[in-house]
Amino acid sequence: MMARAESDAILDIGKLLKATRKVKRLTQEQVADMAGISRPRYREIEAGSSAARTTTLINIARALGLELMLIPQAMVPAVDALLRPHDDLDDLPAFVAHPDGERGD
Amino acid sequence: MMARAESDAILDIGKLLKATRKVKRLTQEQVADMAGISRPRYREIEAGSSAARTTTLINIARALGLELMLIPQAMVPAVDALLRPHDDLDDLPAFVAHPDGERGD
DNA sequence: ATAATATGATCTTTTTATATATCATTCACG
DNA sequence: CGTGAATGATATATAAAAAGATCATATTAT
Repeated sequence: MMARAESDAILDIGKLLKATRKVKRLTQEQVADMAGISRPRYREIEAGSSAARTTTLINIARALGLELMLIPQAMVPAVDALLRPHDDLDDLPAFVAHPDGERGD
Repeated sequence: MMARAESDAILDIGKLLKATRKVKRLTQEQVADMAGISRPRYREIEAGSSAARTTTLINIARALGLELMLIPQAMVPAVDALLRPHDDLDDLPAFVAHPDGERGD
C-alpha cells in the first residue's frame, strides 16, 4: 500500500507545531490568532486530522518562529545534522518535518 | 503594507518547483502525475496563482526530489549556507523557499 | 471543591483547492 | 513548413479547508 505517506506527513507536522508551541508557551488560540486562522482550525492542523493550505502552514510556522523550506533530498541528512545539536541555543526543539525518514520510535 | 507575504511565498515556491522540474527535465504532466494531481492544477501551483494543500506540496516536492522541512528561523542562514555550495554535487538548484529573507535579486 | 483557562470536538456555511474537459499558443524536430 | 508535444489558460463540478458558534472535557489554579 503505502498510500498514507501524506497522512504521516501532516501528523508529523502537527506534532512539530505542538511541540514548538509548548516550548514557546503559547496557547492554541494565540498561535491561531497570529496565523490568522480560527482556533478550531488550528487545533485540527495540530492534531494532523486535515491538511492546511501551504499559505496557512507558512503563517503558522512563522508564528512559531519556524520557516518552511524545500530541501534537496540528498541534503536532508546534512541539514538534519546541522539542526540536531541546536537544542541548547534557544530553547526550540531542533526538529524538522521530513516524514520520510521515519525510524520506528 | 506587507500584506502579501504569503503571495510572495507561493510565488517563490512555484519558481523553485519550475526551476527544479526544468533541471530534472520533466514535463508538467509528469510531475503532476507523480504527485497525483491534474496537469492544470500543477500548472497553477507552479505559476504561484493559488496555494496548494500541504500534502499536495509535499507530494510535488518529493516527485522533484525535494523534501519539505520546517526550520527554526535562527537556523535558516546556516541551512542556507549549507545548501548554497551544493550546486556542483548533483545538478539540482541549491534553492530553498523561505520567501522571508528576500534580498533584491 | 470551585472558578478560570486551555483544549477536544462537532455542526453549518462559505471559500477554495482540485478534477475533468477544452482550446490556444508555443516549442521542438523531422 | 507542418506535425506533435508541452504549456498557458479558462469553465464547470466536486471535495475539502476554514470560519463561526457551541458544548464537553481537561488542566490549573485558588
